[in-house]
Amino acid sequence: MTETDPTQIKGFDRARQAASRALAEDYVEMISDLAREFGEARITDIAARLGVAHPTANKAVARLKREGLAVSRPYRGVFLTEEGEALAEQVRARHRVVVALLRAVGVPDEVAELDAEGIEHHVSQRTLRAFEAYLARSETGKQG
Amino acid sequence: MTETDPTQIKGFDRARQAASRALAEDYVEMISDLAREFGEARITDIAARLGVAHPTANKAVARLKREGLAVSRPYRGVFLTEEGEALAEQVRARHRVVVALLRAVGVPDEVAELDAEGIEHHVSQRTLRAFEAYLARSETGKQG
DNA sequence: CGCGAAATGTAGCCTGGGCTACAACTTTGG
DNA sequence: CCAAAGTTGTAGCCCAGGCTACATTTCGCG
Repeated sequence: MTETDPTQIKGFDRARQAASRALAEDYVEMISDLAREFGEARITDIAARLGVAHPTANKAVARLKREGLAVSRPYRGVFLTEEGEALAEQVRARHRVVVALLRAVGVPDEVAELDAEGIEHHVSQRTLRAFEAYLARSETGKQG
Repeated sequence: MTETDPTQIKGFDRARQAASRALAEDYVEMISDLAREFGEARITDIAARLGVAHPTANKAVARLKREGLAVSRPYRGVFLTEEGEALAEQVRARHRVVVALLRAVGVPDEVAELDAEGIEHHVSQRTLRAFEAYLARSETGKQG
C-alpha cells in the first residue's frame, strides 16, 4: 500500500484545486455583476454581497489583480480585465447551464439556484458539454 | 447597500460550509472503505489514499474524534462510531446517486466519477431526492 | 471651503489544512 | 528477545481566507 489507486488521489486533488479556483470565480462574477448594475464594482459592495468583511474582499481583489483578472487604482473601483470579463462570462454561462440542468431533472427552482452555487465550480468542461447536449435534447424532445 | 440580498449571502455561505464538511465526509468515507477492506483503518493508509502526509491525516482524524464520528486509541487503528458509519453510508449512497445522475444525462463514465467527487458535497437533500426520483423515472420510462 | 461620514487600505491576529522533522511506540525477523 | 524497520504521534512552520482595529483618502454637504 505505497502506491494506492492514483484515481483516488487525482480525484481528491481535483476537488481541492477546484475549491481554490472557486473563490476567484465567485469574485470575478460578482465584480462583473456590479459593473453591470452600477458601472463599477466598489470593494464595500463586493464584500457586502459576498458576505465577508471588506478587508477580505480587498485581499481577494489583490489576488485577482496579481492574476491579471482585474485592475484598480487606490481608493477607486475595481474593474475586470478582458481576461477577467471572459472568465466572468464563462462562469455565468456555466451557472445558467447547471441551474437549467438541475431544474430539468426536477430540482425545485430555489434549491437549484442554491445548490448550483456550490456545484458549478466542480463541473468540468466535458460535463458541462454533456449538460448542454442534454438540455438541447430535452428542449426539442420534451420528455419531461 | 448595507443589507444586500440575503439569498446571495446564504448561497455563498452554504458553499463555504460545504467545503469544510467535505473534508470530514471524505475522511469518513475513506475510513469506512478501509475498514471493509482490511478490518481497520490505519493512519498511514488513510493518508496514502487521500494523497496527504500522515500528520495531516492524523489531524483530520483528531477532528473526527472531536466530532464524535470516529474513535481510536494511540498507535492503534481508527474506527468509526455508529454516527460516523451512518455518515459514511450516506456519503457513499449520495456518491452513487450523483454518478448515476451524471451518467444518465450523458456524462462519460470516467468524467462522471471525477466530477462527482467534487459535486457530491454540494448536493442538498432535496436535490438528492430529485436526482433519485429522476433516476427512478428514467429507469422505467427509458427515454434515453 | 472644510469637516464629518463613508470608503478604502494596512497591520496583525486566528483558524484550518497542508508539510517536514523528529520523537515515541509496535512489529517483525534474525 | 531485541534491534531495525515501520507506524503513529507531536512540534512547529507555511499559506490562504477570514476577522477586528486603526490609518488614510475621498465624498457629500452645510
